[in-house]
Amino acid sequence: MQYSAYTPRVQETQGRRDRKKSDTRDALRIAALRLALEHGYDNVTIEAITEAADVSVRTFFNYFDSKEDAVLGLGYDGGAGVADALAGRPAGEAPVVALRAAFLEMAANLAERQPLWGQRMALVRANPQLLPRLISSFAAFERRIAEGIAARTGCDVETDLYPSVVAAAAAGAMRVAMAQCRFRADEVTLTEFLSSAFDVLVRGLTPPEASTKTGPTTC
Amino acid sequence: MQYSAYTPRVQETQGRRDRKKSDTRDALRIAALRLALEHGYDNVTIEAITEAADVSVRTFFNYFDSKEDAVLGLGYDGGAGVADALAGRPAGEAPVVALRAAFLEMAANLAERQPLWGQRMALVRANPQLLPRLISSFAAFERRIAEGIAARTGCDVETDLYPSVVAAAAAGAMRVAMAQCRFRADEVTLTEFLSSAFDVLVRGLTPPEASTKTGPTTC
DNA sequence: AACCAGGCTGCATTGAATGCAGACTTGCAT
DNA sequence: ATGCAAGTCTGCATTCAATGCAGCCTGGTT
Repeated sequence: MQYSAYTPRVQETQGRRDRKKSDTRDALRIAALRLALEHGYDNVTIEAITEAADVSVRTFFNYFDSKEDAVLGLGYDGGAGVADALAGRPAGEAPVVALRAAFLEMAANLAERQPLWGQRMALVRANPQLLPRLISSFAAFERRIAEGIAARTGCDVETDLYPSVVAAAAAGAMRVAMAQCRFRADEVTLTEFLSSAFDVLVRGLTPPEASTKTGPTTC
Repeated sequence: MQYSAYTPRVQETQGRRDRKKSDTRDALRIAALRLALEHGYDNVTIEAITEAADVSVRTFFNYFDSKEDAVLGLGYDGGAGVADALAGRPAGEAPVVALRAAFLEMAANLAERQPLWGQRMALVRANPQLLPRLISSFAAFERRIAEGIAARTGCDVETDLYPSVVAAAAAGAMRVAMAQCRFRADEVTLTEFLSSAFDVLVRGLTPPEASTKTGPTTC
């Protein structure tokens, strides 16, 4: 057979091996997510996932450390988007303002960067047991943000508390926005919630109205 | 045997059954923590824990949902201390200032309320696999803080983002302080780290020095 | 004393997760 | 093309966490 003259696919940068690996990983992630959404997280065995992806059970564990990692699609960037966006903000901008802009930028690109994001959120809503792992996956995310803040303020991530505290607050704001988003509306409004949540940080955590008065305020 | 005339122990409010239950729970928690510290978390089977506590394996699962819950001592208050302390602060105080005071108060009482706290921190440091579960256990904690803030500002926890965002920021500050504490010193200095972390929040998340200047600052 | 609810236990089962060793595929150099 | 080396996939065996069930026993009640 003389197929050799053709270039069957655009080769990009990877070899066949890496391409297959990537395919297998995607197949497992997608199958895991789909099955978990259809039948419920604990009603799906790893065996079922591997059969859907047409690999052996043992292979599954070559790609993911646990079933949770597979359905949540973990083991990846972990907020590289926000970190890049943060690096792109002007140096003079106040840290929190820069963070706000970076997060909103990320939210805008979310759909294309993470096409499965909506489904994952739905899955977590339906299976709260997944929440711990999801939340803890934000740790790496927070770390990257802290590094970005440190670079921008000249602090040391290891010894100064400032970058880590700001990063934790920002990550918390995002988490809250996502939670609200889960209970209220669809993906489209994440930007709005995110914006509102960051307003609180930008305002310096002061109450919504009449911050100088003494009595409790209505929001 | 005529023990009936005596009152062998101060009875308080519980009957023998509840007392035994409490004892068993404590025995399991303590045994789990001790064994995990001695041999490493994954080198300790639930069977070993139950043998040390002298109950059956099946009984273990009547008290805890998982091995992690046992070693981390979960299934309890979840920040009742901070919530109470927060409720005790004057109403006119700014939310963040009140939170700061409440957290420091809790830290001061930590030793007596949670005598095993230091050991648990050491365990988590030695076994980072426990971190996810520990972090996620803060969720209930955060919720209570959010409710306290909501009550104090007249917001609604469900619909307003403010209480949740502030609670997330505060919980994050505590988490960061604990992490720093883990890597640097012993329990005694948690108060200091906590104080520094909350300074960042009280300051409105502005950088450590020269917040009005434009260039990056040294901390 | 007798009854009953609730806790403890053993047994069996499922399924996640890991180590190991052999077979196969891929990439590369000859 | 051919052979080699590295990396992958796979089956098998094993350990152990976790759950359901059914029976026994203990503590509290009348």
